[in-house]
Amino acid sequence: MSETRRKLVAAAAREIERLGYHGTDTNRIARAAGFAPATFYKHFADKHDIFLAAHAEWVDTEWQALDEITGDPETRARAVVDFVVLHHRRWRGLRASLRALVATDAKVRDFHRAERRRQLARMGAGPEASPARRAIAAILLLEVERVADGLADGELEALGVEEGAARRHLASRVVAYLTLPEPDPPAGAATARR
Amino acid sequence: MSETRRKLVAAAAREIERLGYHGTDTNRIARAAGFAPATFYKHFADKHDIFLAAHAEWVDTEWQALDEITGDPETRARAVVDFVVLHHRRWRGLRASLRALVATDAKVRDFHRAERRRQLARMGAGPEASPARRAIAAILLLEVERVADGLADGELEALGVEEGAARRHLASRVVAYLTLPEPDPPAGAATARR
Amino acid sequence: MSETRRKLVAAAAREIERLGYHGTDTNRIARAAGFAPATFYKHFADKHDIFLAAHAEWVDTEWQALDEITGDPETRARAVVDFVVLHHRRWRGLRASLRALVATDAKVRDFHRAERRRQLARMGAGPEASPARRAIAAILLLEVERVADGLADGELEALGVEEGAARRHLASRVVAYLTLPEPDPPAGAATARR
Amino acid sequence: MSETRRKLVAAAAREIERLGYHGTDTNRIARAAGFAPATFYKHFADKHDIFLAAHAEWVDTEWQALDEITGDPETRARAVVDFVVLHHRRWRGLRASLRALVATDAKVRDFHRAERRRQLARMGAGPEASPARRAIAAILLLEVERVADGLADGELEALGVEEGAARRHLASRVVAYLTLPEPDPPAGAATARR
DNA sequence: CATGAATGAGCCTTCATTCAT
DNA sequence: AATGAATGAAGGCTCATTCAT
Repeated sequence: MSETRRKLVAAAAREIERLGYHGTDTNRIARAAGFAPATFYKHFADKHDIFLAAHAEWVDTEWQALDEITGDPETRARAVVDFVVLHHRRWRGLRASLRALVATDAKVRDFHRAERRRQLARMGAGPEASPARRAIAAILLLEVERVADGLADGELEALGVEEGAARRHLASRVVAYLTLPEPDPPAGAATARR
Repeated sequence: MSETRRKLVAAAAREIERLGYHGTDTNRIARAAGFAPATFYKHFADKHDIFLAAHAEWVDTEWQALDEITGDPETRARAVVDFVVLHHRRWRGLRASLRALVATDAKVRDFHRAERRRQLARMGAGPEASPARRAIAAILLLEVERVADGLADGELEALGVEEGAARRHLASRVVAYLTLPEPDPPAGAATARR
Repeated sequence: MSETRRKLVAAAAREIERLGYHGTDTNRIARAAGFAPATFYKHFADKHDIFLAAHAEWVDTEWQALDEITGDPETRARAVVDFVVLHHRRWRGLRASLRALVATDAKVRDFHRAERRRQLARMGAGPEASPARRAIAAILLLEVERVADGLADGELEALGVEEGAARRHLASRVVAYLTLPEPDPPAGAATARR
Repeated sequence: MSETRRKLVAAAAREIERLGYHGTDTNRIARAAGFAPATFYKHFADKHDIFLAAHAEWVDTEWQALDEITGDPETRARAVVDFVVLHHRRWRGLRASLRALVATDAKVRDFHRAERRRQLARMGAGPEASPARRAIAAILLLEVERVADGLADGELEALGVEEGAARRHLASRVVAYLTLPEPDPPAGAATARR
């Protein structure tokens, strides 16, 4: 990936984080990256495109971080929750734009769903797993993400919910999932992780 | 509230549902309601304003419906989940715009949070409840809502999660909340709940 | 003149004074007078029309006041300057709108010129007077008015010109005019004064 | 300054001259200059902005022309009056808009006053001069300008004032100012005059 | 590859004005 | 006479996008 492209993606992430997808424009992003407006369109087909790139990078970062977490279920669960909340808090503007675009834009929606499928697979709840397990995993994913978002943008604080309580609650859910009787993992699960 | 205003709100809800907040414009909304552009601004200060009105009505409808649900915990839980999923499905575009605007627009955010506080209070988890109860209630709220959204826009289906499983899962969570040992309700709690 | 019309004119004068002709609108004027928008158009053909009415009243007031000033040239001159400055200061917004409209709007321009002719006639410099006298009178008129406007809206103050000096200067000009050898006044000059 | 900007300013001056500031719009101006609407906003922050630019250029032109006038007081005075009347006549619509905006718009007002101060300084009546001299100079400025405007838009003609008479009158005032005993100029006054 | 310069389409909003009652 | 309710037309300004260099 060219250096220019990388700078543009980084600038886009920052801009969208601060102002929202509909709050910035491609000219701003290009300028923020140190380029002229036209340069933007040498590297991205359109505005949606760079959003996808920025979000993909965000997901990559998350996966890498989660991959490095090890230990017994309780420890892992807490570490996972801590990281997820941190990551969502750092990029809450980007996340909010994702939620908006997923609803309006078919390309973003498809892209996001593909990411989700990979995520589930990494949790041992891919197509090969039982429907029940998939349901539990998927719901856990949504719950953790949603509560992390809620903590990130102050929604829970505004409701008088103490952050520690919310984190502990989430961690307990994660533990419950991690200690679920693991189904026979399909051979090659490791490679399925990306 | 004037008939015109009502028509405008209804048209706005439909338009935003179909095209998203950023996908329609005030002229379209006015025309869809059968009026000229200027009429819009006789009834709403600006575009945000009508969104707030449309969303407030959505929330009202939800509350009214939920208020009418009675029965034992299991029955109630199922009915609640059914209605919430239905309602979110019917208005997923509106909901998505809400999520986007809450992130970008301070006015929408404040408005939404006030609604949330009322919602929690209705669940017996207002400021007078214990922090633990508030946390559980708030998280349940987010989870149910998130999963309902996920079912509504096909996110879960795309993950191979069967809808019935997801609903049952949610219902079990709701039951758990409903059967939580109720804290000593402060005198006058009944009136405080609205 | 109907009471309603009078109220509308007064409201228009106030509104234009505060916000300028292009800064208010007919709905505001009507509301400020305590009426509905449509009422405005029962009494005035259009927005220009009420401006003309408001300005005509302003001129009437000026003429009435000036008519009451008597005394020897020096005394009269000072009184005239004092009043003119006061009147322009009180209504500087209205005056500014006049200046703008005279330039853009033919109706306002014609109306204003007719007023001016009457004014000159009152100064003994109507069509019957000598060209030289007419020139002097007209220029005096413009000068006094312009300097009064300049004092009224702080233009001269901003230039470090002391108000007293400006007034004295104007008064000396007025005295010069008043002590000009009066041409044989045409019989009936008194009636020509309106 | 870019060629595009220059064209836009020229077009704005022409448009405002013909139709008044409130009579044109930025789209028209852009089209008149041969550009699309959006181009306007690459060069000017808003509509006021280009007016300021157009007027500043008008003032520059005036100063340059006046700077080139030399000769004995009588000759200079006549030339000055001739030029000023010509310039005001050519651009009376622009001047009228200035008068309107100065009254309503703070930015235009401040800008205009700064120009005025420079003008006075050029006349040897800046802050260093005596109050009396400043008053005389300022009033002369307003008078000449006002009468030039009056000639320019036919106001004086409509009053039956012969143009030559008005010009001679003004010239005599200018001569009076030019032959005023010059105050001891502060050292460095020559440079201070621009 | 990067860009300077430009743009068509369109959005939000306003306002003078109308008309049935 | 007064009005409630409405509006067509337009105006200021923005933005994703293009193209010749």
